[in-house]
Amino acid sequence: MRGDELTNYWLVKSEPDVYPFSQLQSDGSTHWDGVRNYQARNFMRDKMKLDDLVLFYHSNTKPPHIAGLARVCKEGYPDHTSWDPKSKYFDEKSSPENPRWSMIDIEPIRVMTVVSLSELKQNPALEGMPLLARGQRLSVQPVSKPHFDEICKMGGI
DNA sequence: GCCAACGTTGGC
DNA sequence: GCCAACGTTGGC
Repeated sequence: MRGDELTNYWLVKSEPDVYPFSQLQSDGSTHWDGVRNYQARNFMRDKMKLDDLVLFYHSNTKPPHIAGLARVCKEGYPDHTSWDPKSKYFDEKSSPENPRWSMIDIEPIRVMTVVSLSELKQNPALEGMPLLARGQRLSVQPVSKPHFDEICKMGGI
């Protein structure tokens, strides 16, 4: 991992029933497709850079938790599922000529010791982390370096 | 399964 | 431009 001052840190959410970290490990890398939220899209399209580090969060599971560490292996480009009528992510307002949605590719770095949401909430060093704010649902979000380092420590890496 | 929080849509 | 209605997210 690069981990220098140019690195940005992120968190992405995935439901383990849909796409768990173990699947990313067996796939080797994946398109982070299907994100249909403008704020999340803007992060992927404009901000996420090659080798940025990404915490992989499992949502909608008991307990919700951080499962692994990944990196950006391809920077933002159009999400082709948005103009595929057969895709569940189809958006009639998107087209190859005028793509509305973006995605990145990520690849796994390593699995982490599971860090549950309640453990995150109990750690004072993580105060102010967007993930822990009430009612937030952003599926791609930035993480500060201090928060990122703390979570790596909690996850045994 | 419930429901609070949030984002989007569309009538006006 | 407002805002009610609706659909989705996601913890609990």
